[in-house]
Amino acid sequence: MFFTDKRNHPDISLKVCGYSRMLEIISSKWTVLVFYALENGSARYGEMGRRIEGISKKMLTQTLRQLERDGLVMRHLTPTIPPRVDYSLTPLGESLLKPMQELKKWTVDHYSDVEQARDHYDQSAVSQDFAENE
Amino acid sequence: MFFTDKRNHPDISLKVCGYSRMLEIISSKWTVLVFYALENGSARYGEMGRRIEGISKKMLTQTLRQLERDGLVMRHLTPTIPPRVDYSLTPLGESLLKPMQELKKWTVDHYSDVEQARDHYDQSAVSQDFAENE
DNA sequence: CCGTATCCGCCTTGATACTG
DNA sequence: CAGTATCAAGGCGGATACGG
Repeated sequence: MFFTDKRNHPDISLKVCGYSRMLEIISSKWTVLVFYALENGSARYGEMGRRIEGISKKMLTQTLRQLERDGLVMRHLTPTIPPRVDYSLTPLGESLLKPMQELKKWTVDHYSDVEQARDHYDQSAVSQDFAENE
Repeated sequence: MFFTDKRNHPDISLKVCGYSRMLEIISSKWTVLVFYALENGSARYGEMGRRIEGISKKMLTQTLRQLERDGLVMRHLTPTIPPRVDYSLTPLGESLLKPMQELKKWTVDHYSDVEQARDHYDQSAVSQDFAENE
């Protein structure tokens, strides 16, 4: 931690910053994939599990519960045997769609720039390492 | 993992989904706070450390390096003694500002809804627990 | 079919100390 | 001032097994 002196006035805080609150909601890698799976309509539990590469039941359930708790996703149970469960976005969840898609658009437009920057950065790093070992 | 049968066609993947790539860039809690600290202009290393509540030097450096590697932030070193280092957004970083702020706006507008949904969800949970223990 | 419970390894993070 | 090095602790996520 930084506490170089007592007259310390942090004005940027995890608890208040809008960006942080945003991440608090869509933070995890699985959250956005589940969100993505639901953006064109409702889907069943097993269906999502099969569509999302690499997800476990544990993580799928946990992610859905969190989204449900935050009011972004709703769960609809049909109590047949075996049971059938469908998930869909709530109106609140749908209202998040537009800003999320704007950000996705940025990624589509600029991801290659990011990759290029990474290549360049890593390139400089290895040439530096090389220079050190002479 | 889900692999209920072999004819399994996951079409949503961490590596390709735009949302995931987005998170890959702004994933961590510190990333967005550093980004926030820079959105109104450049800032010095120590200054950011003091402004961002709870961040350690290690995390600040690590976050800045990652943002630099991704081409969103640039580092300017003035080699005096002691040295002075300023960080600022690159044009690429600035282009991310608009979509990020849209999402922040959603959070400002709807965070209370999310909190309310959480309260309601937790409320139902405890009444269920109560019912079970009768 | 739709989950929960448990265990366990790894990776991230934070604390601390040191350096040019 | 602006970092780097090291180490320990804890949480997250994966694997696995079981239940309604």
